[in-house]
Amino acid sequence: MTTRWLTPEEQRAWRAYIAASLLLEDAIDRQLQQDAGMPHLYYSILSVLSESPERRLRMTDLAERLKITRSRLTYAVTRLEKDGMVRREACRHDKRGSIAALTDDGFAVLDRAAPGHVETVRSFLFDRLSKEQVGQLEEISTAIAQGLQEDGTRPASDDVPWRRRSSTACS
Amino acid sequence: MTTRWLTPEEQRAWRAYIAASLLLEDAIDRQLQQDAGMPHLYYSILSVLSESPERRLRMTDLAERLKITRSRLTYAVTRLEKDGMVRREACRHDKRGSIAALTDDGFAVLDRAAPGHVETVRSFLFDRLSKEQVGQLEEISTAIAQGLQEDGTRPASDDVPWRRRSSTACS
DNA sequence: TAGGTTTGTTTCAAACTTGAACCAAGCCTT
DNA sequence: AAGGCTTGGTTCAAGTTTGAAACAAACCTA
Repeated sequence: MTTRWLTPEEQRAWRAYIAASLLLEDAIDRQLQQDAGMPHLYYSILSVLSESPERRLRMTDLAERLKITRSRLTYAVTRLEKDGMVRREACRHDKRGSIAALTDDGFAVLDRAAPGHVETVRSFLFDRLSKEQVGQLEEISTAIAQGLQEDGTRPASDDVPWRRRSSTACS
Repeated sequence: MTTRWLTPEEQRAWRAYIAASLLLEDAIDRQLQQDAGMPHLYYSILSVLSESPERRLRMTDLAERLKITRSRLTYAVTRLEKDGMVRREACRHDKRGSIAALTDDGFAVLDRAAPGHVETVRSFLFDRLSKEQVGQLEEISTAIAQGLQEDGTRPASDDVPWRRRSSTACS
């Protein structure tokens, strides 16, 4: 079967997307490294934990939410634990399980860093987009993410499904 | 000044975007690692070189095109050179300069890998989007990238204009 | 209920990235 | 034409990511 090459429009979109995502992640990483001493992913871990029931989550659930591998998460949490932002706890119901819990220190750091982070996201992303574009971005992103999660996904965990709670920090 | 927190719409868009970009880069990296033995960035280096005059480009120009640091590029090119995909050449006009040139082997690898790569991009991205959405994605991405490049607040420095003069691949 | 499979997590080595420090060559200015 | 700044590129150490392998606990199923 012959390759369906990208059309010029697709090629432009693809290149623009690659450039934008690289630059944006870079800018955000730099800002957070500067102001919170950690890269974006690590901040996101704190953020997700802060919004979870009792500010704690099982490793697998956390990895699933963040769309990263368990291995990567293990490394990150180990660092965050060393820094006192997170504490590991045993899981009563399942002795294999490990739970990551946000410490008060971790929460404080998150709290302090959140405004700067939001400001960065805003100034580099949302300030550049119209209201319609924000909607479009969500739809596009959702479509892509959905497609990518359809088949190879990990088994769904039994407890703690998606639950929204109010919080100041965005991941 | 009080923080301008993200609206619910913005928060949804931001989270969807983060998830999508992580998953997409991941999928593409995995496919290319599998089929071409290199991550996406490395493939992109070959790709950019292949489209450049005489299939060669100065390191700085290459880094600029790819939106990555010189340091990162140096490492990548060193690996690619070790693998015989790229050759470093001296620059006549500027003895500081170093030129990365795509080898025939490198071109061959690119050629073999391209169809699979395009198919992956297509199936995970463009097959999920309408024609309008492709256009929207380009506009959104361009807006973001532009903002990030024009903004002087980025590379650790003070005065260097982000836009660099490009030197034609000399020689 | 023993044995095999699956699931949750960590470990390990190799690969990659980061940012600052460095070096050499070009570009002033005087 | 010397001193001093800037630019192009690499190097180095520390940090991060990857993927496969290792482990242990839970879950079958005969």
